[in-house]
Amino acid sequence: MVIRNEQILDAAAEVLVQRPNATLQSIANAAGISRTTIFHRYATREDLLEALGAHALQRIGSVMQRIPGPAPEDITALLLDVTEGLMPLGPHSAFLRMAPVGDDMLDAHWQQAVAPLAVLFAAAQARGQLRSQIPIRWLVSSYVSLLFGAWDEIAVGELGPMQAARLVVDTWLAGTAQT
Amino acid sequence: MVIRNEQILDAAAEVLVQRPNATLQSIANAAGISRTTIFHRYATREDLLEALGAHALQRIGSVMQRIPGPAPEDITALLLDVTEGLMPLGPHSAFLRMAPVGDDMLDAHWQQAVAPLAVLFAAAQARGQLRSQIPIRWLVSSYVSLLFGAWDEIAVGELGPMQAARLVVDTWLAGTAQT
DNA sequence: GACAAGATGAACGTGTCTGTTAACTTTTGA
DNA sequence: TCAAAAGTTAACAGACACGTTCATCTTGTC
Repeated sequence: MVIRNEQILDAAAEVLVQRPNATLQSIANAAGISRTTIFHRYATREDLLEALGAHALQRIGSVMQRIPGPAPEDITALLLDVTEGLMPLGPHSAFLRMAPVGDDMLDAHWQQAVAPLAVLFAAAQARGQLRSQIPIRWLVSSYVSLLFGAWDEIAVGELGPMQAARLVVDTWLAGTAQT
Repeated sequence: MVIRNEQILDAAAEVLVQRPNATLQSIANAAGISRTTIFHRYATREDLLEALGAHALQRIGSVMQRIPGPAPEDITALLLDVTEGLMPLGPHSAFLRMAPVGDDMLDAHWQQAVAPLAVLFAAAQARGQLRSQIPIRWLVSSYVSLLFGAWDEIAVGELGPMQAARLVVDTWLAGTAQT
């Protein structure tokens, strides 16, 4: 049986959401492989975790790449498209929430992954499409926060991916208040 | 030296944000006490974590208690007041983000802590102050997500508590788009 | 000052996880 | 079909954290 790295990483992501300090044994079990096979690919546990973080953020980053360089007139449709693309990544990426706040290793990958988003928001803000008093950092941070929240609701089975994506975009752009 | 339980719990909260599987030794160090003293109060590590979760959510719950039974005309001021009250709890509560998604033990405490919020939102929605298409569960969940995001930004030093509180309430109620 | 409660430090057994090694089996592909 | 590559099982040593015990030292109170 040929074992792909993704098989290991996906299992690790799945298990680590439920227990941040899960055993390599339990990860191997979830992947349906033996524990020693993990060591064939990753010399140490930390190597695995590092690859896991990088992989997850790369998947997120590749969805963000849908954002074109010049900001379009209507960011709602674009943001909805991107958010819908991100929803299926929940099971692979939700574990990122467990990461320590000030982790240097992951911060660089985060920066890179959400860079297109930051560029989009900055451009939209410059155009007057987003309120100018809001720090760009918070624009990104609040969106990501809602993203994690949506992943949770999907994981619990309270929302479908499409509904969740719409709620994220609606909430983030227009808020919850009745206009 | 008389050692209070809060001293241990606060140190644990502080350390566990940075490392979810931090040692009892490191918690003791952060609390400035000896490791064995922890065992005087909490028989096992899990007992400590359980008490920690309950304590943090109790603090959150007590701030939520500021919400009066009958919903006021203007929820903006109330929500801002509550949010400002929650901001200082970041260092004590941010570790809750590390908790597994489906933890039964914590879920009950969460439900209890945010109950007043859910009641407020439901009443506000019934009055037409919040958009009616949004599930109440998402109203609560999105607010809590933004709360965690704000705690992060404060911890990193990018926002002050007051500014963060205003951003949370503004974003949640009115969104980020220019009207 | 004396007593009791509580905190400390050291030491120890225990269990568990990591990472390594080696012999064996299965899969791949030439 | 045969050989190389890759996966599995089993066993092992080392490290580390948990939880316990005990003798000693502080602290608070009468």
